[in-house]
Amino acid sequence: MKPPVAPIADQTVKPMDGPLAVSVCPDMRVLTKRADFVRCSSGRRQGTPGIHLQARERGPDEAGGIRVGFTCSKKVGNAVARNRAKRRLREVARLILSTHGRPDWDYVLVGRAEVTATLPFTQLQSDLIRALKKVHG
RNA sequence: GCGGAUGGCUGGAUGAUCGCGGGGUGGCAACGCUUCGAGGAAAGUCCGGACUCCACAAAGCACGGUGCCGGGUAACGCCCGGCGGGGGUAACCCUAGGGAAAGCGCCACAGAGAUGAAACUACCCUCUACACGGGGGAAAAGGUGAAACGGUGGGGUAAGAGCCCACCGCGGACGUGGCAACACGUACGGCACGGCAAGCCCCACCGGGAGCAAUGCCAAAUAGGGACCGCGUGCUGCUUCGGCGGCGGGGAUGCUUGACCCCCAGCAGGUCCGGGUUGGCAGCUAAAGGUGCGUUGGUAACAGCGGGCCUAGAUGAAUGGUCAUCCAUCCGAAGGCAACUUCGGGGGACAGAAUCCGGCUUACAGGCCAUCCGCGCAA
RNA sequence: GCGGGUAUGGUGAAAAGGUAUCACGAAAGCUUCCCAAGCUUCAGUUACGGGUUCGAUUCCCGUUACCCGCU
Repeated sequence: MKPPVAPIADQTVKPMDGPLAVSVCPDMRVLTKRADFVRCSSGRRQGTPGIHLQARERGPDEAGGIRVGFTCSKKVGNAVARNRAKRRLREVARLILSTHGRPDWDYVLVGRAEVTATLPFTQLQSDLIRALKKVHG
């Protein structure tokens, strides 16, 4: 993470915090601040069998691009189950969000106990697409 | 072959494709190339250290821990060897295992009686009124209990009793072996020694406190505050007027004494509250390193030497997603006496580094190896 | 991550080695024409597994769950 001192021509858009989530999609960033997660949790929500999605559209004064965060609480299971669920969520986000996500939105993907780590991967993908449609529309 | 005991190893493999974190390197940059990337328990955080900061002359007290003996180790509550006790036909396993004649305390209920001794039933003797009463003897039998004042057998006696004897047990003494725990032996004592110290305690030994969210640096931002505590403001000598010395006072992260040291008027210090930040870098991964090989010493743990191989460093936290084939394994169907073969389906133990290391404990599908014991069969 | 603590009926608490107690609540019954009040009854593997002890909620060890502090 670089300190925010790099010279940027357009000063109206502040540089974003957070590393690049996916190299092929340079506009996607990972949420790291607890405050961002809390704000998303009070935004639009959509539950599916495999994924629980929270999302919100940011204001114009905030940074651009797609931002995404991942949450797996202790309810999901032990450390192995949590890590596994988080990895699958990250993979789903990488494949789906670059085409179906909208810029200037924050997304938080929440893992669910048992199912997120065990469901077929194709179903996770379709779940996320359906949840995104509901949240956007 | 069956049933066990002990020690150790392993913990799916290969490939395709899309990705992730660290290091190196090229490039102004975008990015490219290259290399490395979870465990035996990474877990629980139960011990011991390293390291960092704070405190620290030392002693005593308190508190906590350890607890047969000897050794290993940086250290340990760990490991090795030995001893005592218990279990098993055996291999082997289990064992917080110092002190109960230093003291205090507890032992409910039941029972006559719970460590001071005592006597309910029953026993024996005796008195009389010859009894269901009185007096005495005795502590073997009954009963109670977790535990009943040595046990078994014989002698002895009115009945009995370590009253006497033998054996066992106990005790201190002596001798022998052993570094020691302890073992063996000898004669003696003659019951005087109940249990609990994971009750207080005694004895021996060990331990300063906090922890990588420690700690240090940089940047940014707000405030430049409030409350409380502490308060010694002293006497005196020398003086080059800067200070120095003596007495006295204050200051110690469990408490007390307290050497040395610091301070004694500077409005600084300490504590709490309030306010701001929740960034970056270092610490941060090669060390009492691990492992297997040879060799030397040692019964062993382990230690020394030589050379080989391996060793991740994230921070909303990388080490993965998807697919295919094989492998281990399970279920169903068909064929077959069976071994097994074919087809279809399920399905991969426990579990994820977070400062590091040595242990312990707990979890763990299945597979493999070595040594040993018992039984059966064969030779 | 590092450090510390707790666990007892449904809830909140006692018990200091010797039969698990109290309050509130729930349910059932008695009482009453009905309700309230009152009385009676009911329900515990003392979180789980071992050990010490004659005997453990209590003492010791391990496991699990929950809670708290530290940037």
